[in-house]
Parts: sequence; structure tokens; C-alpha cells
Amino acid sequence: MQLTPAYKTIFKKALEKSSLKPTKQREHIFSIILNKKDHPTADEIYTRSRETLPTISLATVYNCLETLVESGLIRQVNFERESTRYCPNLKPHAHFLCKDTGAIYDVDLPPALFDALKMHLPKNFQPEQIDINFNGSIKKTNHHS
Amino acid sequence: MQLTPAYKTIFKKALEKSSLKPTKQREHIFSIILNKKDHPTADEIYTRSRETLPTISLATVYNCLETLVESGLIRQVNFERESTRYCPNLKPHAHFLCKDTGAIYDVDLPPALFDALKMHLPKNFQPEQIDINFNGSIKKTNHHS
DNA sequence: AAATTAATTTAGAATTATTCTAATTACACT
DNA sequence: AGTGTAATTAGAATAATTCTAAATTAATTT
Repeated sequence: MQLTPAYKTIFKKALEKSSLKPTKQREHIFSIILNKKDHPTADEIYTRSRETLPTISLATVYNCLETLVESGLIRQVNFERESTRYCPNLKPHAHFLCKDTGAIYDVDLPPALFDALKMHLPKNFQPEQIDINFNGSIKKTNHHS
Repeated sequence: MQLTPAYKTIFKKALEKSSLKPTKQREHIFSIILNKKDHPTADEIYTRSRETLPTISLATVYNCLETLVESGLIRQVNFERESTRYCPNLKPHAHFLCKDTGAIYDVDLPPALFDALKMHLPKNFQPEQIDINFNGSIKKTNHHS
């Protein structure tokens, strides 16, 4: 649960830009999200955090997640009204929720598709964010060795 | 707050197909959603319902919304973890949330765009639903008469 | 180095949307 | 009318998140 030097720099720069401090808790939570990119919930992040930082509180987890989103280091993923999940992938992408397993997958999309979507908005609508969420099932493929 | 004969038929057919009964409450709530297409929340629907059906309960509103979604008569719209909203527009479309006013707009999209999105999924991913949500602001246009 | 200030963290209470539970009501069918 | 099933109802319960106020930490000034 350590940030690589490269990420440490990104982390500090991003927080400083929003005049927020690179605290131990914020760094820890960022590293947890980077470490296992399975779109964990706040509560899952809380549990994972306490393994190495046992004194952290749930409120702090929520606070840190908010500041990390604010600084653009992570983004939120929501399906229906389920717990918000967190994702460190900053490339433009969509999400696919498998309704059988609950797993969430990143789906890369070409920027041109995002542009095509924006083109269908009325000219005075200025989108800041686009969320694209698929949900369905994943067919087993026939493996033949 | 009356369904047109055409909608009444659609309503009955859709519920019967799922072997659900076309009750007064279900019809009432469906008519409220059709009447003012402003993507109301369950609570807003509850308030509007009581104007003409004062004995309805909030639990019934939630129950009815669930059955209407199940029967495919309406769909749910979610932005982040805010209250779920309801929409009677069944054409494939996206939603735009204006962060200044909170208003939600339907954005029609050509089916080809939905197909293009699906094409970027791994071949064994089978989407049942696609939610596309924009969020941003709406620029005032220069009106000159 | 002590004192001051501001930001952050913390624990626990409060809030909010939604779901659950158990009792009642409304129909459809004998 | 009597029985059975589905739907409605009121209120309690739940779950995720936010709020509040106090304690801690870090940075800055004296």
C-alpha cells in the first residue's frame, strides 16, 4: 500500500492545485483505490484501510474520497442507487455491471464516440461529464484447448 | 389525471403480460408520470397523487413504480445517488442534468449511436440496458427579436 | 521553542431514500 | 356468502451518506 514515486507526484500536484493538503489518510485511500481496481465502495475502502491504518474513521474515508474526486484523481461510478464506487481510471471510458456477479468492468471507448454523443445535445447544453453505464450479463465463452 | 383510451389499453396490456393487475393506484401513478414529464421522484409523485387520491400511501407509490418499471411502462433515471426519478419516454434516449437548476432533459439519440456503443463491448458482454447521463450547465442564448 | 491559526480527522448522531413487515382491504372464483 | 390470492397500507427498519462538535495535526507567527 505504497504509491509509486510517479503517483506520489501526481497526488501532491493534484491536491495542491485545489489547495488541499496531501495527508497520510488521503494518500492511503488513494493508494488503496490504485492498488485493486475493482471499483470498491466507501465501506470496502474503509475495511481495507483499517488493515494498515487501523485508526482511520469512516467519516474520514468519505471526506478523503470527496477531496480525491474534487482534485480529479479518481472518479465516482454509480449504478442505480447502489453505493457509490470509486475508479482510478481517468481515461474516457464506460462501465459495465454484470448483474449476475455484481462485478464492474471498465470499457474503453474512443473519444470520437464521446464527441458523437455530445453532438446530439442542443447547442447551448454544455456537458461537464458524461456517464455511460451498461448493465447485463456476461456469456461464458466456449473454451476448447 | 386520466389516461387516454390509447394509453389505457397500453397500460392494461403491459400489466397483464406480467400477470399484474391494473389497479386504481397503478393507473393513477402512471397517469401522473405521463401528465407532467418532468422526471419526478417517488416523493413528488406521492405528493401529486394525494391531490386526487388522498388515501394512497408512500409504500404503495414505491410498489406501483416498481411494477410499472417491471412492465416496461416507465423507466428509472438516476444521477449519482440522488432520488430515483421516473420517465415515461420509452424511445432510446439519454438524459441531461442541469447542475444549476436541477432540471433533467431528455436527449434523443439515433439508435445507430447506441449500436456503436455496444460494438465496443467485449463480444461476450450482453447489455440489457444502457444509461447515458450528461451533466453540466445550459448557456443562455442571445435572443434578438 | 511556545502560541496562534487553520485545516483535517474523528466518533457518533442525524438524515434521507428506500425496503420490509404484518395487518387490512379488494377482487376473482367457487 | 366463503375462500384464496394479490395489492395496499402504516409504520418500523435499514443502509448509505452527511452533519456536528470536539480533538488532533500541521503550518505560521511571535
